[in-house]
Amino acid sequence: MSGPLDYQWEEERYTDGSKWRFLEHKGPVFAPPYEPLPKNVKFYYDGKPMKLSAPAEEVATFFAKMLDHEYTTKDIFRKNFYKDWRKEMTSEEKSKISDLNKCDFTEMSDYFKAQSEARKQMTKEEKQKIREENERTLQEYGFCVMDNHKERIGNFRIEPPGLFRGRGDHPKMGMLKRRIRPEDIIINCSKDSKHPKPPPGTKWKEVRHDNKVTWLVSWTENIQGSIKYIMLNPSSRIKGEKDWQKYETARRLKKCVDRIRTQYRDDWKSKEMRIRQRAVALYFIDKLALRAGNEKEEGETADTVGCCSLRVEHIKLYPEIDGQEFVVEFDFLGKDSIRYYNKIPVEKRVFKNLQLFLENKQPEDDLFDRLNTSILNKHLQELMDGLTAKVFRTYNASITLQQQLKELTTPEENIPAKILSYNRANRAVAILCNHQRAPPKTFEKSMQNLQTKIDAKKDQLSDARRELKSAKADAKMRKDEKTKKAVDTKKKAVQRIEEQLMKLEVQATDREENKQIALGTSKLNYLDPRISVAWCKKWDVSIEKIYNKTQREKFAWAIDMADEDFEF
DNA sequence: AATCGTACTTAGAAGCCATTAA
DNA sequence: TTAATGGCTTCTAAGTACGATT
Repeated sequence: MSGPLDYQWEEERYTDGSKWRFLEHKGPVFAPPYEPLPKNVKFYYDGKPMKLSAPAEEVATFFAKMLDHEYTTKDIFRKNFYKDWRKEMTSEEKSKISDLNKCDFTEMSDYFKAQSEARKQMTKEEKQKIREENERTLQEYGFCVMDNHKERIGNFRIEPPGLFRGRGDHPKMGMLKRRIRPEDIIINCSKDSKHPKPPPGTKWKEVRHDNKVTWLVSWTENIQGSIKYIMLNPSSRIKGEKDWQKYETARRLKKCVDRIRTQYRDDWKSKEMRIRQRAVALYFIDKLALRAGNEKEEGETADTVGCCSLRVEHIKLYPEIDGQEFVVEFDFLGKDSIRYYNKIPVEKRVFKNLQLFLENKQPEDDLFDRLNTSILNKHLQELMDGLTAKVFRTYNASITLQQQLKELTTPEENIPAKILSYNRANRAVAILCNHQRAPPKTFEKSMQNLQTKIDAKKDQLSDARRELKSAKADAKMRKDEKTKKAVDTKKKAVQRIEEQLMKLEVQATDREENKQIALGTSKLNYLDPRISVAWCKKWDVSIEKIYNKTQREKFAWAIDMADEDFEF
């Protein structure tokens, strides 16, 4: 068996669609069983203490643990929780408890806070013991053997029970996410492997041997009824090759994107409405890096959209505004209920088409009523083998990084400035892809702290300069070796402090510009890592400055193969 | 052509932990 | 030594895509 460095990176390993020949693993790690509360920690109903049955108590603790969170103040959350909680109650509890507002979970909540405080206060030895235990679990369950390699598993722990927290305005927030038992679990491994054993006295739902898929374990979750999987870590061969393939597809798009653009511009003039809609949608996907926008079941999830599912209410048309013609204003919630807001001028033909699409429609009607993702992707497939809507996002993200790096990097800047340039290029992509984050709660304070540091450094610098000056004067007078040396030392000190100051200032700029932007998602999922590897080699920046350990493991394939001439 | 089921990628937030400042 | 900070890891929700079925 060999380590990750001896992968033979190949794009197409098997030609029959199978993903592996041999797969052996230990199965999942289950959530620890529920530990009842100590007797002195009470739940109160209508001001009176009330002992709950274990199942009702467990669900109550889920709520208690979230008491400080805004979620628990939301009506839908409370309603969903209460409904599911009642299902766990005994009939006696059901008749006693009739109003969530009369339930007092604060003692439970305080207990958990005290516990987490106690965990922080543990001695070094106790913490070490826990760490070792975790390490043992990782060694036993965290790896599998796929074909000839020992591979790290991504998520080998089963999700513990709790209250469902959706993103945004989710109609199911607060529902009980039930505990997963061995009887819910499907195991996937090869026939000739040592099969994982279910915990004593239990059985798996099923053991199968399907080598057309990459997952090791699956179960069906009870909120949406969707399937959850245990799969390999991004560092694994199977994920790495897939990732590589993704970027190769995007590079193929690069070769034919001009042709495709010409074609969709032409299609804006089509006689057929469906073709015009397809062409305008594709233009948005290409120009604005919008997601495809699959249909979603209404009422089952938060109301979010992508390109194909945009509704009339999500855009506004301005024939003229702020001195610009044909402006479209987008305002909608995308994936994870992140707001997409953009006001951009478009070509006249696009504008006229949009006006046409809006005719006789209500705000809640689909903008592209003759289009969906499957129609669009079928069309794209005809334009290029393997082309789908999301390839445009990958392509535009990667090509933007490459262009920005070329534009922003200058030979004379030092390493911190180079890193700033890199981050700025990365940021351009994050903005394109609308990767946002909530500004960190401590943002203002941490900026202030940094500014304090900068001010202190500036004082230090002027002191050092003054000292240098007097040392020079001294040397001029005395002209001996000792004072000359002193000048040299002072000079170096000034230089060092200047460098430190510069570094701090760069850091401040970087952080300020990054306030609401998340760089991680594009770095991890959209930017061909070979562009970054090549940039590092070209400018003699060590790869550790750009990628941390986990990222280097994920991008091992790219670090292996890209040289400084790599072009996306 | 609509619907469903499945498998996989992409996503931001929370939690954890090492480092640094006080 | 302790507390604050920030980076990294973990978690799991929420997307995309596609083949099968009706």
